[in-house]
Amino acid sequence: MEPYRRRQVFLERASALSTELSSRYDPSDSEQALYREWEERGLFHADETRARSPYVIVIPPPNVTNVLHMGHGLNNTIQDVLVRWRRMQGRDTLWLPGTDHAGIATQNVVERELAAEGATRLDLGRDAFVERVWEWVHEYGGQIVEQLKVIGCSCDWSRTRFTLDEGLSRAVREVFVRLYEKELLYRGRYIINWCPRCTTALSNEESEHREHDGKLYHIRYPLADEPQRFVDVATTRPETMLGDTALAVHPEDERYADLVGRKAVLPLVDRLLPIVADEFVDPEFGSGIVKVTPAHDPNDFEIAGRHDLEAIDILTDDARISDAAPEAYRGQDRLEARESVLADLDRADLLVRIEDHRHSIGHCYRCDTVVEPRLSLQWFVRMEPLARPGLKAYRDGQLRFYPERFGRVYEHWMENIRDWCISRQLWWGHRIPVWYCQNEACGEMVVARDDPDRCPECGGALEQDPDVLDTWFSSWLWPFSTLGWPEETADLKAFYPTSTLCTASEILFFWVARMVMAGYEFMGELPFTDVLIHGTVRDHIGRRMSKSLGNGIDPIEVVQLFGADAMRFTLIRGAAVGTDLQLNYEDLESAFRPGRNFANKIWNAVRFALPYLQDADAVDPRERELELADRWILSRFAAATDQITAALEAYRLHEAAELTHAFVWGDFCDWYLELVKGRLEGERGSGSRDAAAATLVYVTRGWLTLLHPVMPFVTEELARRLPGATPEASLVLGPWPSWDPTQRDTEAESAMEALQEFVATVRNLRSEYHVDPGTGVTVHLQSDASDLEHALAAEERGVRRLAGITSVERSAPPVDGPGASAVLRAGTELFVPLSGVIDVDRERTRLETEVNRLEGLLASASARLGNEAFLAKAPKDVVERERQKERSLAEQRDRLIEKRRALGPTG
RNA sequence: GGGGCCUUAGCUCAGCUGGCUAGAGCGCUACGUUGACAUCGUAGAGGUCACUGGUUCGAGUCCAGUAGGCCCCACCA
Repeated sequence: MEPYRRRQVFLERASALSTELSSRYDPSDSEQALYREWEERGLFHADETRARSPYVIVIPPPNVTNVLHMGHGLNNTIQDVLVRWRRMQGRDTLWLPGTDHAGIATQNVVERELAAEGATRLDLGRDAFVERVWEWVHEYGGQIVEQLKVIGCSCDWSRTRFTLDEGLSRAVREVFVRLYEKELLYRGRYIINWCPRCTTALSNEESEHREHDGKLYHIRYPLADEPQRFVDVATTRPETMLGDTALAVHPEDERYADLVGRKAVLPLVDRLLPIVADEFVDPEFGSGIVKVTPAHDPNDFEIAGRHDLEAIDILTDDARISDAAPEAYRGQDRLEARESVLADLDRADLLVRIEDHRHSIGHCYRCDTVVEPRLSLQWFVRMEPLARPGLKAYRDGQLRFYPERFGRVYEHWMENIRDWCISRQLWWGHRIPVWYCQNEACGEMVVARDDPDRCPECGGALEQDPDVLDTWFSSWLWPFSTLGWPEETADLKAFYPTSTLCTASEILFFWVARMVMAGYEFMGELPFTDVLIHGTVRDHIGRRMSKSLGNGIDPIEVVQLFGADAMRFTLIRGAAVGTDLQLNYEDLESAFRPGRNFANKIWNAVRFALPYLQDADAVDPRERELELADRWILSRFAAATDQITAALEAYRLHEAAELTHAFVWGDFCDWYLELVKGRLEGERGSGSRDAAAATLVYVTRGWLTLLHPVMPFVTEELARRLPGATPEASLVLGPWPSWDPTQRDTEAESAMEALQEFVATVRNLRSEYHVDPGTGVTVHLQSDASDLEHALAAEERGVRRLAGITSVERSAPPVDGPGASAVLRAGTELFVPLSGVIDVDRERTRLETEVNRLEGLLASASARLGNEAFLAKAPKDVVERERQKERSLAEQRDRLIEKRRALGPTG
């Protein structure tokens, strides 16, 4: 029969069988309803009045402008797994959600909207613009919150926060004032990173450096007192020469010793430039002479400070040449100006040469525009004192990173911390709480918690600083501002400090390190003890997922296609601690199919078992007379519980997912369910059936629980149908199974191992017979599984694998043949189907290859056993294992040689 | 210029304290209408664990170096 036809026949048969539950699990049937129910019942709500052993996570607040992408999907699934697991363990768990106002990003979105209408924010004016942004936020913002629910996140939504909320705004202002009072805040004129597109200052962290193939231009400047002599300088940004105010050489550079103290003439501008000596200059680089542009280069600014040089800002806010430059260039864009300057220099024969030069250039992290280092009056936070306790906490081991290596990255950054530029020339954000007296004679500056009416000094009118604060200036307070600080709330008392902070490595500096600093400064305590850093979601060729590349995968689409559980399982299993996760956006199937198939597998496993079970089976299986298979699965379950719990403790979530999958599919479905099928058919009241049923209920409920943090929906859906389930019970509330070492049953485990080997051997009998399709062999068993271990002990090796088999004969399949359960019954027959005609030539080759392989392994095992040092130093059990290995290898080899001989010579 | 990471099956990756006849998922081959599941089952092919040295009774695992890839930080014009 052709494959497609065969499949059709199968499906027809399948649909003819009417069953209560569909044989395909359809996540869309239940996910949303379950979520709504959990939420309505308040299962995610944290009670601040009884938080005795709290487990707390604050969400890394996504930008209000965001829609969910796979990065969020991964980040939040990880948090949800941790939170659900701890909640099931009985910890008083809070996962606090919220969003970030995201100054630049949000302002940009609304500005783009305005641009489409042909307007700018300047047309609207400040108040109307801010009003407009709020409207946008109310209408479109926070979509992401709803999307988090779709993927199953068990946040306490009653505590949702927004960084521009009244409470959080109060926290921001309190912090600003406190820092100012402690002189950890200052206003000053320094070189900052300026984004000419966003027309605002950026912090160092917001300027992303990338390598560029640029040019290095060598220009010559004539000396003032010796116009026929020139000095060569090199620059990558020739237009900045318009702002040069000096030249510098190294103090010990003998070549130029005679130049120091003299003056050069700045071409195109005709300004006189003093030539100074400064340690900063590297005599090895270029000509060894540097042009000094204090307003547009941080080093030059430093030099200027040391030599009392003027700083001339030759740019406007949008990076055009300002009025400080000669008229010819004014109004030109910086790149346009670069061309004109070069052309003019060339015309004057002052452009010596141009060479290729690779160097890195800063880009705005929001709009990717090349940032301009620029002298500007801004507010800064003095970071060094704030960093000290955070550094100590890490070194003392109170603050732990998973994986550990990120601790070193954190340490390095904290050690070399630089002051933080916090003012932004934007309208959307927390307005800086500083007022300047408009009375020039007074000039008072007021920094206040509450808006002042008039100048406390002179009673004059006040004007508030027009700038807003860096978005991260509210984010760094997140772990306590969300709990009500600066009020001493019950929440703050109950839930601070938090437990685990879970994020991608990108915002280690932006956010994580600064939260530690704020935690110590304002709460006197660490904001969290564990930092879990996960990888980035990339596409199949390693690129970061992004809208602009078009390689993004929409998690909501994935949920619709495969279900939230499938997505969560795939993400968790794919993301080993600290490694990136690759997903193929062109073939969603291959990425998410395993997760969906797993959900379907467990759905069908439980669907199969349910009709055999009744409420009376919801008893502790140890009250029943357990058979080998029952003891075995209970023991395996105990082992799985132990391993999975340990993996979660160590934040090895991928391992926990993998272990659960292996237990459910490999142990439970493949073996236990198969072994128990026959027994379930038995009469209620029969010891064997009751033991099987009780074990089945217990173990199924158990692994549904273990799987619930990763796949909350199917597991809950199924757990509710198990005997003994009550309407108010929910896996959400646990309890998490506890690991009981007495449940390990090594006797049962080793007997089952033997049984599994035995079954494999029986199956292998197939290769010893050449039969027609549709026939097979029938194996007559003399012992059942519980006898097997005795049989094995009695038999010497050699016959071991066939222990329990009295005879094997060729036969047609029985009309109504027993399943694999027959293996366990003494005196029954097991029909082993054979899979068609065996290709004898192929079989010969296979056997020969196999024998060769075994010879090789045997040689190395023997060599080891012949090694005196090995015998002397290796642990006893290792040596013993090695001996066994040698024996069984020899045994296998001999058997295969025998088989090979039986097949006759090649031909 | 500093710091960190990676290189294991055709693909994506596990492999924690050295004991491994190196695993998983996908893909591939063969067979299968077995009353849970074809979103499945059974069997199988496929790997000098990048390379070179070292430590060790024993190295995918530890150390050093080489080659290739990635990331972060940094003011060399």
